[in-house]
Amino acid sequence: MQKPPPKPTDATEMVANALSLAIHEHRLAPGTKLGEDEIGDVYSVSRTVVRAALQSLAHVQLVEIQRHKGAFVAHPSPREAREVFEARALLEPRTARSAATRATGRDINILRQHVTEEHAAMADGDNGRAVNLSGLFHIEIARIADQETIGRFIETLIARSSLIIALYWRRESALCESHAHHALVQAIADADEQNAEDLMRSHLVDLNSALDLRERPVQTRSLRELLQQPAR
Amino acid sequence: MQKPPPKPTDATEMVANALSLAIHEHRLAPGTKLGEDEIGDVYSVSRTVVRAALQSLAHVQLVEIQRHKGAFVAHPSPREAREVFEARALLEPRTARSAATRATGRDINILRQHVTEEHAAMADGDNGRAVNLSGLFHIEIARIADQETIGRFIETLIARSSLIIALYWRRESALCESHAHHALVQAIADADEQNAEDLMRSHLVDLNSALDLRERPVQTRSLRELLQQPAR
DNA sequence: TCTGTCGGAATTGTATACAACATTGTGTTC
DNA sequence: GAACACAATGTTGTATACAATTCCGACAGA
Repeated sequence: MQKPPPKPTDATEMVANALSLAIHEHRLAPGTKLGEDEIGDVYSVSRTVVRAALQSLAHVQLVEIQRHKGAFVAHPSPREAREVFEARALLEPRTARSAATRATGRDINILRQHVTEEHAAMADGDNGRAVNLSGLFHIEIARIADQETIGRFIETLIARSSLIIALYWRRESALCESHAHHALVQAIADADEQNAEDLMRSHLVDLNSALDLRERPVQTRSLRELLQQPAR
Repeated sequence: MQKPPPKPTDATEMVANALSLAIHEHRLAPGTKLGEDEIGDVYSVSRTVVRAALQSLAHVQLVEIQRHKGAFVAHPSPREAREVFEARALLEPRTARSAATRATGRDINILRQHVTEEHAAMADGDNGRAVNLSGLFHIEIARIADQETIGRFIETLIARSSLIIALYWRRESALCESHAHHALVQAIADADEQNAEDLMRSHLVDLNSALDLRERPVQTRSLRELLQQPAR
């Protein structure tokens, strides 16, 4: 293993990542109150750090901060959900095309690895993990496309998509993204730009049509029992 | 004037806005060190608030925070500059089209007002203000398009564009955005979607071609004398 | 003069203390 | 019994104190 730098890791970032993962894996449901003291206890850091982490997550709209009220896991409205997928439709097909142009053999391997893991998570019935991995797949494509700026946008869209799926997914609809992803990888591996772009576009359409965008009530839950992440 | 709520204004937000404005108006040059104590003194707030504001600006990449080093006004590389304009080219034409579809008479008035102010700023030779107003024009179009999500992306792109202009603008190139903006307003007022989209696209191309994207050295400057904003 | 090391000063990272505000429960009044 | 007022409690907003790290200049040696 290669870890030349010991670990200049940042407490704020660690907390933000832990919370982000918990949200992505649907262990923290939309609407959950995120008390500062509570989180500070769980991760053994001060409120200063927790606040910074929460603000960071608020910026990517994973949590919503209400002045004097606190932070809550974001609860995207149907309208926001629509907007997120419109934005993805605008950004991701082009990005997939770029990825098809630039992908190296190593990139392809990474993508295949992702698809395999997704498949495994699905087989395990671990839906949270599957959703998270699926998101990472899209982010990986943006990385391959070598578009830092657009890639960041896509990251925030993926994050919010995870919440949207938690809220609006039709349970009767089969969540078999791995097929679409597999086809995408093939197109990228073949450097078939047009195909990659088209596949991504239709993949997003499919995703969108598996949603049932009607209002959902905001339900608040407790928190502590949902964070078993072993406090760093 | 209508101000029913007294002013639930947030100290962090005020500092962030003040700094943001200073950067947009090119009173703070790229690379400038933003010391926490220093800013705290200027605006009479504690470092806690300043830190939150700086992190907020770091999220939109107006400032760059280096661990244990501090915050600096961002200094976009030529590569980042290219990416920013690529992203704008991807997002803004479509947004202009939507704006043409949805704009009301009131919206048109607001846009015309913007163009007039830009013109005035240019006439005064106040370039900083002109750049800032020009950015606000683009943001206003996103607002009219009623695309909150994409609008936010555009906001961050505009912000970075301001830095890019500060760094890479060819001084010999005439900065007459108000003409392009005027034509755009007309297309939007006419609800001519295709024209609005095309005009926006070519406007961005023009902007881009007025840049000289070669490396610039990072020059650090002092700070205090550049912030005459009367400390709230 | 150049180089490298050491120590003090300055700055940032984190924790804690206090102030401001919101919420909730209780008691009083009608 | 319902509605309001108000106090008690808890949570967030801000300031300050302390720890950790970096920066910068002095100084010694080559």
